Amino acid sequence: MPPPPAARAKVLEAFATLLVTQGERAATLDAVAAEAGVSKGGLLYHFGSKVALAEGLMALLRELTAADVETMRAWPAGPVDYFIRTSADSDSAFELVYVAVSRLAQGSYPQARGALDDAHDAWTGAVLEVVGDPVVTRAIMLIGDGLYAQASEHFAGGTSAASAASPAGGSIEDLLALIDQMVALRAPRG
Amino acid sequence: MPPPPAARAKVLEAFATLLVTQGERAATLDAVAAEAGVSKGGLLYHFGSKVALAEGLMALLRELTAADVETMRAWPAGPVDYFIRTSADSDSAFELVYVAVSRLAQGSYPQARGALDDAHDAWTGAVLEVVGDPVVTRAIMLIGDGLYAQASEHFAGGTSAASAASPAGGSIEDLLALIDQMVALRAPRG
DNA sequence: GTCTATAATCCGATAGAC
DNA sequence: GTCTATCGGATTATAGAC
Repeated sequence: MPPPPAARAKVLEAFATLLVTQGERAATLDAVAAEAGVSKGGLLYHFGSKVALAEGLMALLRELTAADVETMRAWPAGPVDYFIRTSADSDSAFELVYVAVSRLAQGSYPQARGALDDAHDAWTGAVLEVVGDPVVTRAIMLIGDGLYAQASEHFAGGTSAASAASPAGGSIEDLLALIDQMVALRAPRG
Repeated sequence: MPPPPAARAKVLEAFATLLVTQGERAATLDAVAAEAGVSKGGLLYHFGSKVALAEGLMALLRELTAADVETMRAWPAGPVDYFIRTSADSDSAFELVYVAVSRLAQGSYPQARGALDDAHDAWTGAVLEVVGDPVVTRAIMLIGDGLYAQASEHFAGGTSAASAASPAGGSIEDLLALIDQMVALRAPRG
């Protein structure tokens, strides 16, 4: 296939950025066009309607998820290490798109839930394979979800004033060490 | 003080309901008035502007938080049990308002973040007191945040089709048992 | 206190020039 | 492919009757 026009990608990134930093309400076609550096007419050439724009972002998430799950399964330190680290990382393109689509799901695009659930199920499967215990797996997934929620909050607000590191103490390394202990607790022959 | 007009409370509840089930975009003054069973003019008598309406909801969260933290500290089975159970419960009035304000924070009302952080800090303090270890405390808070995120998803969508219980297995009781083990791990003299 | 207009602005989408 | 101009409908807010 021919190289997709760069404008399309720029528009999707602008849409995701606005959704995450300023919310659904602020992500208007005018604002997205301005953020992407094109006119509203130019935007509407690539995405014929706002619904099409939202669907384009969901499709992008599905693409990125496939790549993310591959990386997760091949990660040297294991899928749990990968999942927890990336959940806490608010700088990656994947995180931006994932949180943006979750904003769509909270709003007027219930179909977005499907793309999010598929990603979540794939992660859960990979974690369950190495952890064994389903309750420990659920705890790990919930911790990751919590980190995602925190990361998305720090995204928002625009000023990104590095808000107070973590209310209760501990680095990501500390958290990973605790999770290792938790895993050992339920799967003693690890 | 004289009993506050019932209409005020109905309007705030309608606003919170729409924010949580349909998102920021759908929570227009028209829609809120219809949901509350009043006219737009009637709504604007109690809350002179949309910003005032949002501030009213934040103030309500602060009131409810104070009561919630008291209940949490007096909870027979302890603050951790209370926090995890209520995080998973999507039926309480408090949960509705908490999630609604988090939608405001993600949108055009960064001040909402303050009310949310205050609630979170109060919970964290109560958990840290009984758990001792800051890393375990953080893990517990993150699990609760994850449960909140899940509960808020089930709120949305309108149809509330009871979506698949939990991808990775385990009831709330299982989760609480695991957390107890985790606490014992780091505070052997508990 | 609550309502019915109505004004002013904003948003999504179309038409058509270049 | 990208732009400007513009229409119709939605959204916030005001004015004033009851």
